[in-house]
Amino acid sequence: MHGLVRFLIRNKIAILYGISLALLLFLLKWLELRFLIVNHAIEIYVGAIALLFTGLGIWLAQKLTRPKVETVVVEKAVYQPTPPVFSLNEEALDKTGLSKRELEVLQLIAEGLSNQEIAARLFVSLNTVKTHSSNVLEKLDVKRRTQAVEKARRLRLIP
Amino acid sequence: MHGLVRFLIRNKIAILYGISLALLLFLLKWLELRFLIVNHAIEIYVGAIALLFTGLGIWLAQKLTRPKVETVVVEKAVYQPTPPVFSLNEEALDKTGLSKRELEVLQLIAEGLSNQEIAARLFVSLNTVKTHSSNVLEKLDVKRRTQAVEKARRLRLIP
DNA sequence: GGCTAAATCACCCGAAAGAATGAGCGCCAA
DNA sequence: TTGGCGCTCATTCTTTCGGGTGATTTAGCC
Repeated sequence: MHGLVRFLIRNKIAILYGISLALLLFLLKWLELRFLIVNHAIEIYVGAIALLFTGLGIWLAQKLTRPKVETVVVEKAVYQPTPPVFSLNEEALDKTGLSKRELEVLQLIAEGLSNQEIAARLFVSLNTVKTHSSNVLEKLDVKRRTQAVEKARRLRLIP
Repeated sequence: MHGLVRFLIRNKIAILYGISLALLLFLLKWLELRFLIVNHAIEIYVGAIALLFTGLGIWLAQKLTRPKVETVVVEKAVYQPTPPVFSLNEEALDKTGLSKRELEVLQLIAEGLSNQEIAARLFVSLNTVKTHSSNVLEKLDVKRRTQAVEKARRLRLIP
């Protein structure tokens, strides 16, 4: 793909915002000519713009910022036959050649998350998760994620 | 403490914002009279206001959004000095209402088999397996087979 | 005999997963 | 500084899953 197109895609939110802003300014200018600017109505005009763009800013912030997360830990007793002292099998991990990120994805897969959910959790795109999960499947030499989980558990790569 | 004071404290951010906005508007009005509004400069003026209040909105959003409370259920192992061999949790099995066949399918799912492979293994049609697996997902109250496996393991329905 | 639950199978449709390929970017060691 | 590796993202296409609905058969039970 050409650099320009990629650039456009990468910055689509910013570009859309810019376009929206331009359109809004145009609209406001037009409205000003038609209705608003009767004598001494500029305060209303400015106030409206202020409110509008404050809202826009809030929306923008919502879109662009990562969600603040405050974790509340609730302990829940669950009875389990074996004390789950999990120790990662480094040897097996080496043998598979899984990278850190791939192991991370594998763990989330084992928790039953969908690719989409994993993407959200790791703040990456769905495509990236799919690439990682594909690599995991290949490196574990399996065909499905459920198999990957089963095998990883046997190899003690995950609890 | 008096109601009014409490109200003021509760809403201090909103009030501060209101005051700031009023001050800014006043300032802008004053600037307008002094410098900015020479002929045809209103576009610049409006643009500046737009940018300013967009920033203000972003800042406001940062301040006002309450962090998403994410409840993390930490499962504290209540240890049970029973053998490491698997014993099916009949009680949990009853509670889920899984039939014998459904449990069978669940076990094969946990082994990482596809529906097609399960069908071959059980000598039934693919559609039948899909029905069973659908029932399993519903009865375990999950959305994906990986989740079903994870939950079933926790409930000790499968090894 | 009628009722019920389980098991079987079918068809449709949308969502998710996976395979294959290409590519840009940052880092690090040779 | 170059080459490899890890991470990221995209596009296209195929397969698999999963939801919804309905139908038939069988076995057990009152």
